[in-house]
Amino acid sequence: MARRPPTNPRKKASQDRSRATVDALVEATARILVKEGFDKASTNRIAEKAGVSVGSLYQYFPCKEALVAAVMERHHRELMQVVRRALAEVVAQPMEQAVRKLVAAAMEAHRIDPNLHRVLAEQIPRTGKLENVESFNRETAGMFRTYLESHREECRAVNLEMATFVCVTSIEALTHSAVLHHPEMLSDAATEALVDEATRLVVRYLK
Amino acid sequence: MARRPPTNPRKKASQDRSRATVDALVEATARILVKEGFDKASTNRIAEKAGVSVGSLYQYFPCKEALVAAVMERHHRELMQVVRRALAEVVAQPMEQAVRKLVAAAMEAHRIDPNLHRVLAEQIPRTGKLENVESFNRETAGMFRTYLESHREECRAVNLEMATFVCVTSIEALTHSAVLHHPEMLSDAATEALVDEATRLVVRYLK
Amino acid sequence: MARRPPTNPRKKASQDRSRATVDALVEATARILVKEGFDKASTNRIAEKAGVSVGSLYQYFPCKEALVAAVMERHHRELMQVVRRALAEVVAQPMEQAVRKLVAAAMEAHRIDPNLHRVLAEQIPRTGKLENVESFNRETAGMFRTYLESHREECRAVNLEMATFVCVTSIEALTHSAVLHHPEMLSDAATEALVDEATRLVVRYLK
Amino acid sequence: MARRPPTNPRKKASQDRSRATVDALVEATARILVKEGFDKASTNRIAEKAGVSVGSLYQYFPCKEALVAAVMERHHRELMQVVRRALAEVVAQPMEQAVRKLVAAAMEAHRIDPNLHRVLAEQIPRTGKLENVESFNRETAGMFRTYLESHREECRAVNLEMATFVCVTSIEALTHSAVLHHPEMLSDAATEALVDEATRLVVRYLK
DNA sequence: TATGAATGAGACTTCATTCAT
DNA sequence: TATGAATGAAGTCTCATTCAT
Repeated sequence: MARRPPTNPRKKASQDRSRATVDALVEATARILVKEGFDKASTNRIAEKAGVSVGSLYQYFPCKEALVAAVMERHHRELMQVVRRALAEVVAQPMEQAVRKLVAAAMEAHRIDPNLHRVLAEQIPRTGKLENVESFNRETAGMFRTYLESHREECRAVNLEMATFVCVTSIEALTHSAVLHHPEMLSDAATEALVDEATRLVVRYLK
Repeated sequence: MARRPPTNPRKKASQDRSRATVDALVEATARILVKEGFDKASTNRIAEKAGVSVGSLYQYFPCKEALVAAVMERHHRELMQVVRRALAEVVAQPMEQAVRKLVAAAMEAHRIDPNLHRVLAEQIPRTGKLENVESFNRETAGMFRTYLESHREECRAVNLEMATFVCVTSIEALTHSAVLHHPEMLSDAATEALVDEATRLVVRYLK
Repeated sequence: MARRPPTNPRKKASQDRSRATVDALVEATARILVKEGFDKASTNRIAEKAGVSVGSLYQYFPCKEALVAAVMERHHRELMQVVRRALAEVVAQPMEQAVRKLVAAAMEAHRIDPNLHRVLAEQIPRTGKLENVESFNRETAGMFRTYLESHREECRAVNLEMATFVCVTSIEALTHSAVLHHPEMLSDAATEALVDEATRLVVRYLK
Repeated sequence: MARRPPTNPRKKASQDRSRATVDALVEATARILVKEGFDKASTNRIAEKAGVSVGSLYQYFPCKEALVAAVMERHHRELMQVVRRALAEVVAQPMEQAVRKLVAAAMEAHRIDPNLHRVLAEQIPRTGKLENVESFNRETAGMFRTYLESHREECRAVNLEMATFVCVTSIEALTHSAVLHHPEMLSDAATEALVDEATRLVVRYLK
């Protein structure tokens, strides 16, 4: 946005290096969280795994929490990509088709990195800035509500806020629980069945 | 059974004392978890808040986790009482009435001690004791499934396992989320509306 | 020594009981020391194993150290019995025969309770009153010296103090090390060979 | 080998610092063991005395035992230097001369740091690290045995294993006991007398 | 800017000893 | 006199963070 000298190799190199360091740290954090859990994810360990010194870690992240937050952010960005793409795709589709697509997208999102998802959901102390599960849910809810608004004619008269809450919460819970706690639901057939059921749940509720 | 020798003062006194100490510790743990979170719940702090010495804490609990586990157990016992009572009451009732009652019971259960529930739900898996949550869910699911089995004629043909999963997961998620993340849904009117919606969601799904 | 009422059943009973309790505590301490080592021998554990309460333990022993001291004393009393008996037996015997007997007695003494002996020798922090290995050695040395004095004609001219030191120290070290660190020397044949060698060592030194 | 790049300041500086820290810790441990005994040698106290933080202590030593083990190793290295040098010197000498030298070396070794030696001998087995003592003894015994083998013609026919055990155990016990328990034997004259006696003991035994 | 040694508060846990009953 | 619940100082070890090089 601001004008940057198109080439400033030194600076660029150093920016690239910074970027690479940051990425390595975030990735190392994610991998340690998954493989060993939050309690084993010490800053020294993270730095070591990322191949940098603790000192460097603190050059890029003010505290441990910031690292974990970065991991969550990255993960949520990936989730949201899937969800947003799905919502964009279905915006003009009739309800049944749309809901089915959205449920499938929710499954897909949860399967991006289920183990990381589980750790983030289960092990991270939700203090301070780590509350952005909320924001993720809020954004999803907002988009879903927009869909409902523009398809109001397919629904019974209904409190939109409430309907959004019911649908989004249910879809999230079903797909989350299926992916994280019911490995038997991850076969193609079982997944398809689950999508059928969740779709039926939501569609019949809305109609 | 009724008449016990009215004085066994030594043993009795000491039993009472022990019991009081244990209760104080569990209660202190719960209160600290709620007010300050898992990370602040150190054994010294718990003992202090309970008004006993750390030594006493370790006389009754082998480690910190055992204390948290005791809190969970107590909380789950209370939840289960509500849930069990509701299911017993509902066993012979038609589906709509039954589901409404069960949803209401789920709300009631979550309102027993919402803040404790939140901490236990969000921060406790870190102790690896989430089996308790699991077992709680399994028991609830089992009972719900039993209800469905005996009311099969009110349902469409359906995979019982799947139907149970969908209903229990949805009800739990909706009531949990409402109580913990949507204070605006805790007014009587809003709660009633939510119960209506959740009931509709489940009943229409099942029929 | 002092005149005691020949029968005072109450007192007697209680004295017997006291005695039994003390014995039980000392025995429990010894057994725990052997089976689990000094660090595991907590006063609560000892009391429990002895079948009394900690409170009672402290009625008979002012501190943990006193208990361990009692164990050592008892063990040393047993050792000394063997050593004293042997010395009494050899007092009039010629040197070779006498030394052989004394070495054998030293072996016998170390075999009374080798594991306890090992713990007492290796694991007990030698602070304060627990230094009575020394006194044990001093007493043994005194008696051996007496023997040498009365058999001076069988020896070369020699500093008696020094000769006693050399002989007693060597015999103790050889038998101690054999019993505790060289299990292969505990067969009858090996023991006999060791006794032969130790006897030769001492006798040729003295002559 | 000789010429190293004279400046590798970063690494070198930090290596020196590390090394200094480690040395300070080992030295502090030794000094506390000597002056206050094993039980007072807490990690905090050691760190304090070494002028570093506990954290640093645990950067270099994984647990308290490792510190004590390092002290033992250092002490044993010093002992072994003396013993090895003496044995090397003596390898071609006739028995009487050789044994005298070895006894004197044993005295010298025990006098390096007698108080430390006492603590290590008396209190350390508690750490289960007495293998070090064992290995020290084994090495000494092995070397002595080698000497005996190559001087077999000066000995009576004898079981070499047994003879080694008898000689090494006796010399060790006599010098150990003299240095640690008999301060009156530390004058030059008394020491000389003791060496005479120990030499006589061993030589007459072997011949 | 990078390094990694150093820091030190604070967590968990044990156990000799006391004292109300 | 016996009991055993309670005490709390003290010990071991961890880890987020800092700072000299």
